[in-house]
Amino acid sequence: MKIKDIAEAAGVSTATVSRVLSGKQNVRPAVRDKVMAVAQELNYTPNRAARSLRSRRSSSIGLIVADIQNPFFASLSRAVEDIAQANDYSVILCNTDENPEKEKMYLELMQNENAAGIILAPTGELARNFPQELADSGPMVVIDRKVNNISVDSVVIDNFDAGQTLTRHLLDHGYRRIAGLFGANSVTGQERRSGFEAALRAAGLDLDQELIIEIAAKEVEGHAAVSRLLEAENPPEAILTSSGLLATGAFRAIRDKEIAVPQKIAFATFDESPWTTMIRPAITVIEQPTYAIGQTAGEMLFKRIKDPERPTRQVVLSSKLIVRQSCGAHS
Amino acid sequence: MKIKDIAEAAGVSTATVSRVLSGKQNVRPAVRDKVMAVAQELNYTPNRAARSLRSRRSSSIGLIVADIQNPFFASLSRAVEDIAQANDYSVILCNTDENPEKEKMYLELMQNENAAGIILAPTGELARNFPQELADSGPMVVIDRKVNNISVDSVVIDNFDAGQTLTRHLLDHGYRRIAGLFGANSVTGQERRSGFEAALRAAGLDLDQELIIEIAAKEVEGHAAVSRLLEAENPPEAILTSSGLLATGAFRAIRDKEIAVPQKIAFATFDESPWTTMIRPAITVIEQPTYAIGQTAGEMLFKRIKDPERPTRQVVLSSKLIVRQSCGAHS
DNA sequence: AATCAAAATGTAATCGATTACATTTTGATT
DNA sequence: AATCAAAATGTAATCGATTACATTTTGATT
Repeated sequence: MKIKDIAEAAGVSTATVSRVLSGKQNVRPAVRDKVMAVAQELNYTPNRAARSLRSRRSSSIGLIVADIQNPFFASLSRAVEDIAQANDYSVILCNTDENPEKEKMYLELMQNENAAGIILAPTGELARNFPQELADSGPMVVIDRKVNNISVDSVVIDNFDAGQTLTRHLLDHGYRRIAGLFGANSVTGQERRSGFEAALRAAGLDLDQELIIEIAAKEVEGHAAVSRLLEAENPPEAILTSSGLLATGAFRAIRDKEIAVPQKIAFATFDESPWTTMIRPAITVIEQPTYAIGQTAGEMLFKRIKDPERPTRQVVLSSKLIVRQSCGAHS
Repeated sequence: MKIKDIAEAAGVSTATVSRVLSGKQNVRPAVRDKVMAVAQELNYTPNRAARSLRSRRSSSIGLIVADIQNPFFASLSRAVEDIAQANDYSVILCNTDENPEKEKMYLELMQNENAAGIILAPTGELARNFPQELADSGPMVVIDRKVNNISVDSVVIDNFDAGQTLTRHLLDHGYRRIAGLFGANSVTGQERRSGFEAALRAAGLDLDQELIIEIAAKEVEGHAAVSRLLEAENPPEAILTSSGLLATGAFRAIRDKEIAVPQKIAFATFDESPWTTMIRPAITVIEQPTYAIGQTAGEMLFKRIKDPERPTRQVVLSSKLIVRQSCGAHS
């Protein structure tokens, strides 16, 4: 079933059929209706490869994230797919594992696919050194990680603010020796660390480098770091982690040593996950608007596809402090 | 940069370039090397739309699941993407939300994309009434849900066995009044229920229909059902749930009423998730080999793509009972 | 009715690969 | 050296849509 069949059945040329089906102007209503009816009747569906080849733009968008197994990206991906589907586009999923080479490979793949656009959570390396020409190579929305001095659409959260807010919450409950675990390779982690440090300084505290820990954002690393902290001669009064995976490792280390939370040590983290509400005490967290990030990025991408000339914009979404019992708050 | 450019630069025809690049036989090594070198030098990458259009097969595979936000599917998707990438294919992600209409729409989309193959977690409705012609429409691997009497590749787990094993574990710890919560619309849930019932019967117990609960596999449903059970005049001694979402709801209901686990009520469930190990007592679970399911399905799909004539097979992977403290076991 | 710009429609080229078929080359055998 | 099947390579058609350009139709204006 191809456009030529429709054309013959409707008694018009393939060009007219194409115009009708792609919603172009300049077709008489009678012709339009006839073609539509025939297409419907013959159950026509377009061949996407042919369309893509000729028009030099496919109806796929690329979604490049670190790892779909991370609930943050899973939720975001779901939002992107919902938006894509509403626009009759499909989503090609790519996992970089924070590996710049895989990222490069996928970006090239998107070129070969003539992807209509890309939603990209860049690796730390790329985010720090983002070429303008990549941003200009086609419709693209950068998510999660800020890229500086580059004109590109992006959706991020207020990491600095959130880091500050979460730290201030701990300070407000009287904790002074607060350890912070941050993802070393991510721009996001660094911004959160800045917020953390700003809050401590604003409270008139000196920064203790022993308590500012930068590690790969992995569960084992979080576990190892917190195990070390707890065995130190002067352990911290509170621990803050900048990502869900670090939190899982960190909290397991606390559990392993059977240290009472919040009595002996307070705990707070970025990223909501099922366990933070299931355990007792429930964990105080900064919740990121994961679905909204994906949704916003998807919407921005389609606006960009429709209008490549529109000015680029950076959207900063707010995250939310959810106070529970792990820092000693009563609620 | 297209094949014609390579052909001119290497002094051969486009046909020869195509043969070299697609690894066909019947090219002299000298010519092959020359073409390869030129392609490398010009940094050639193939246009996938053109390839797909002519060869009537794209280098994308479709992955159709209920919801990528479900960790089971996220992990599985990751495996599929890893395998696809190793084979130089890309993955198109589709979420059906268990909605047969969305599923149909995506299956049609895969046709229009000329997808090289499909990995499909069918909705309950489709699984119960799977047309042979769909199975024959192209390379396809069905996952998670068994489809009966149809010749199609599939990867499932031993749901009946697992249901029986988990129930037997509860029986072995002396529980007799055991409630079971099962997903009503899934083949999977029904098989697990059968295992549950078989174990009870084998122990010489009568089935109490009040304690066999079939509901939509959603957190709220699990919460409501367990709340009701706990308020009954004769509450169960143990609760078993057949999916991660039901478990979360069910366990929240137990928490809400502050009932001691396992002293007042024992608890066990299908599906490992972070909270089942983070809470105290940790939860006894049946862990599904999620990554292995995706990996196996991916490998089977590529074998099928390479050899459409190979006999179909059903692979049953084993799930694993992980004993923790929520049923009173000491370990 | 003639005129003519705008609207509608058609013809044929095109996107970049693969592949059917044709032709040339190779190399073993006589 | 002649023969000839097999191997290597080339030519040109093809996949199914979009689109540049050409042509025809429409309908307002004179």
